[in-house]
Amino acid sequence: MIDTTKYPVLPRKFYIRPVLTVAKDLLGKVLIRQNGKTLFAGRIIEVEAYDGNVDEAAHTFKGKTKRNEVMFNEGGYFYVYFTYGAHFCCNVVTGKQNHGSAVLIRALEPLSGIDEMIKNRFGRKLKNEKEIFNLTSGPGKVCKAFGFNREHTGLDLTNSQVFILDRPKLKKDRIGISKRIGITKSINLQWRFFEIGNPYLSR
DNA sequence: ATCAAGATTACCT
DNA sequence: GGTAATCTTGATA
Repeated sequence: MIDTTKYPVLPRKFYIRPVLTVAKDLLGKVLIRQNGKTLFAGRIIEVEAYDGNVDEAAHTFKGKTKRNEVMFNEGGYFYVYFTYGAHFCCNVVTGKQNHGSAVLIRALEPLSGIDEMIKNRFGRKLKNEKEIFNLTSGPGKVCKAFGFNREHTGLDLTNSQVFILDRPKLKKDRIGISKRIGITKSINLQWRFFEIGNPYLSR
């Protein structure tokens, strides 16, 4: 169980920066959801950047809609959307008001609330020791494990039950860079960032 | 009103 | 490695 008072909560100014900078800097930070007596915590190990100004894959590329309006907030808000008729994905909004950029949280290394995460994901106990690495190794899995859904979109990460704790930046040689996963537009942008070798990565 | 696509996952061979 | 599942959203009429 990690002590949430031990590290500072990331402030607004962390998020109001270019999306690629925030994406890389989020690696190693700790995402928290405090839900009553349950504390969910996970170390961010895989992210992707989306920027509606230049990126056809971003939800905001064609302008504001009811679904994506949170992404046009200033940095530091939580954007959760539903996709494929089954899964929620969660993002951290970045940049200045009206910019339309965000970082998708693709995978976490679970730290606290692990029993609750297992319950949320599988509704049973782990089958074997390896299954722990399937707990939060994908954007839909992260939301299922933490219990994120529509109700959480628009939350202020600087002033709510969902927030991110500061931790030291990863060393540059520990950060992998690749194309983004699961998109069909702007496929050549190398906007996926991850901690090399972490066993909780997606796919 | 209708329709195609989707920032995925689980399960199959 | 391939694909079915499932339903919301945004575009077009």
